[in-house]
Amino acid sequence: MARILITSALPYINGIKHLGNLVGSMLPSDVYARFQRQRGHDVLFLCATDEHGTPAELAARSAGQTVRDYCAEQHDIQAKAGKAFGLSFDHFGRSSNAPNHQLTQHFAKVLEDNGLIEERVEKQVYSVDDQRFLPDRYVEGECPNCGYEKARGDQCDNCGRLLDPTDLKNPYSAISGSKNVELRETRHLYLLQAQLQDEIAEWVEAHPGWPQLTKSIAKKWLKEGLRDRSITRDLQWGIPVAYEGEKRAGFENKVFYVWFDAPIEYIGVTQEWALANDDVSDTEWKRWWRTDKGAEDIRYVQVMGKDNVAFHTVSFPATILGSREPWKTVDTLKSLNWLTWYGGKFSTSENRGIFMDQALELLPPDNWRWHLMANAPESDDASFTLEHFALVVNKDLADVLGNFVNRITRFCKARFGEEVPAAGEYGEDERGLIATLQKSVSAYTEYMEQMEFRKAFAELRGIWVAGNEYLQVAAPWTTIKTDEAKAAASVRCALNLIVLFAVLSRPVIPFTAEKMFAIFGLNDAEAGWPDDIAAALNRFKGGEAFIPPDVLFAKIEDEQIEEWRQKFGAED
RNA sequence: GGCGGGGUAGCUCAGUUGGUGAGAGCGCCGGAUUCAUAACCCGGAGGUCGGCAGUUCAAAUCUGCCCCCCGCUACCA
Repeated sequence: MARILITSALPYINGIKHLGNLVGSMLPSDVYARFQRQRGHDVLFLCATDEHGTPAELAARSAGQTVRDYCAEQHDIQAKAGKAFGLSFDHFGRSSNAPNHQLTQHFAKVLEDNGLIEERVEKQVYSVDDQRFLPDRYVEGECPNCGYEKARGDQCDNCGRLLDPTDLKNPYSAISGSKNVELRETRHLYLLQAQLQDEIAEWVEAHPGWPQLTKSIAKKWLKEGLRDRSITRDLQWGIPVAYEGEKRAGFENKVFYVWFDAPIEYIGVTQEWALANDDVSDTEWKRWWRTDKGAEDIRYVQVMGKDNVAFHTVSFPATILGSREPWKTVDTLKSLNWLTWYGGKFSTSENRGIFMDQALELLPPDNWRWHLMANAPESDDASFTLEHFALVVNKDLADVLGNFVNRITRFCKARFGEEVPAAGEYGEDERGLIATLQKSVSAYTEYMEQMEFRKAFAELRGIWVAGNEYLQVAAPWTTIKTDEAKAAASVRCALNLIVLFAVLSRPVIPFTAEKMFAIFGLNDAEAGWPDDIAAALNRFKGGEAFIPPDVLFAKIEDEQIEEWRQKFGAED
C-alpha cells in the first residue's frame, strides 16, 4: 500500500467556478484520488480556496461586504458546490486560515536567514482616491503605440504591445476611474530566485516523467533565466509581513503576495485537515510533508491548469528548496489545458458558460463528471458545447450503460424473479467475455495510473459496450425457450457485470455507482479494484435478491438543449 | 513581438525511434434483433493528415518557409 498525497490547484475565491475550472484541476484530481483509494492506497486528497489578492478585495467591495465576510461566504458556497459534485476532498481548507499564516511567515523567515530575501525600493502607481497601489493591469490609459484608450498597464489589448504602467498616457485607475494617480516609492521583499536557478533546473531535470506541456513550460522559464521576484504587495487583505506577530518595519501596510502564500497552503491545508481530525500534535501532517518525519515514501501528485504550471514547477519549488528544510516536493504533475465554451472563453461578466451551481440545477453531477472527464482537455484546449454534451450523455450513459442495467434487470425480474438465478454453468460466451474484459480492464487501469483520462474513459466505455455485446450473443431471451439453465447462467453473468461496472465506473460516476451497488443491497464503500475478472463475475452464485432500479440516466431532449442555449449564452 | 501548444473523416479526438491498404467514438446510410430508455448488436460510406517546398527507396510523422486557432510572457490569479 502506497501513500499518495494529491492536491488540486486551489480555486480562487472570487465566485463559484465554472465547468472549465472544474475540469482543469478539481475534477481530475478527484477521479484520481477515488481511483487510488479503491486500489487500496492510503490517499490524502486536499484542496482549499485561494483567498488573498487584489481581485478578492475588489469583488468584496462590489458585493458590499468586508473582504473577510465575502471570503467566508464564498468559501462556503464553493465547499457546498464541490461536495454536491462529489469532490472527495479529505479536507477543503482556506488559504486565509491560521496554519497558512504561520507557514508563510516561517518560509519567509528561513528564506531570509538563508540570504534569499532582500528589501528593494521601487516605484509603483498609486491611486490617491482609491487609497491604494494599483497592480499593473488595474492601471489603464492611452496606448503610446496605437492610441487605444483602454490599454492596460501591462499590455495593450488592441495592438498587443507589452507596456509598463508609466508608458500610458492619461493613466487612470481601472477600479474607480479616478485620474488622480501618481508614482510613489514603495518597499518590497524580493525572493532571490536567480540564485536558485541551477538548483531548480536540476530538480526539474530529475522529473523526466512530467507531461510534455509541464516540462516545456518549466524549461522555458529556466531557459530565460529566473528573475528575482517581489513577494509582497501593498494590500490590506492577506498575510501580514510579521514574523511571530512582530510587524516588519516599513511593511506595516503590506502583505505577502498571493502567489507566495497560495502554494504554501498545500501544506497549510494538511495542517487544517489534521486539526479537523483532532490531531494537534503536528506529527500527523508532517508525516505527509517532512521527509525527516515520515514523508520520505510519499508520492505527491499535483493537478492544475496550464496557467498554473510555472508557479508549481519554478516559483513554489524556489520557496521549498530555498528553505533548506526537508520538505516533500511534487513527484507527478498533471497539467490540463482549457475547456472552452463553444470555442470561446467562459465568462462570468458576459454570462457565457455554465457554472458549477447552475450545472447541478440542470442535471445530476455524474452527467457532467462523465462528459468532462471523457473529453478532458488533455492535449489541447477542448470545446464544450451543449449539443456535444447531450450527445455524449445520451449515448454513453443512457444508451450504453443505463440501458444495459435496465434491460437485464427487467428481463431477470420478468422471467426469473427478483433474485439472481442459480442454474446453469458458464460456457464459451462467458469465457470469451472474461478474456476480453481481462485485457480491457488492465488497459483501463494502466491509463488511470498514468492519468490519461480520455483514453481511460474510452476504455471504460468499451467495457460497458462489451456487456451489451455479450448479452447480444448470449441472448437469454432466446435460449430460455430451449435451455432455461443456459439462460439463467447468462443472466447471472450479466447481473454480476453490473457490480463489476459499478466498481470500475465509481471513480468517475460515483453517484451512479452507488445506485448500481444498491440494486443488490451492497455498500459502495466496499468497492475495491478487480484483478481477477473471472472471480468478479462469480461474485453472485445465485439466490441473491435485487431490486430493479429506475432508469439510471434520463435522456436529454432537444428542447432542453435549446432552452439552455438561450439561458447560458451559447453561440455557434 | 518572444516562447509554448495545436491545426488528421460532418463533429470531438487517437496516432513520432519515418514503413503492412490512415484509426476510434458520435453523426449518417443499410442490415439484424425485440430483453431494454425508438435502446442494443453487425456492416458500410466518408479524409489531397492546414499550405508550399525539401530530405528519403519510403513522410500525418523529419527540415525550412507560410497561414490559422489557443495559452503564457514573471504586479490577474
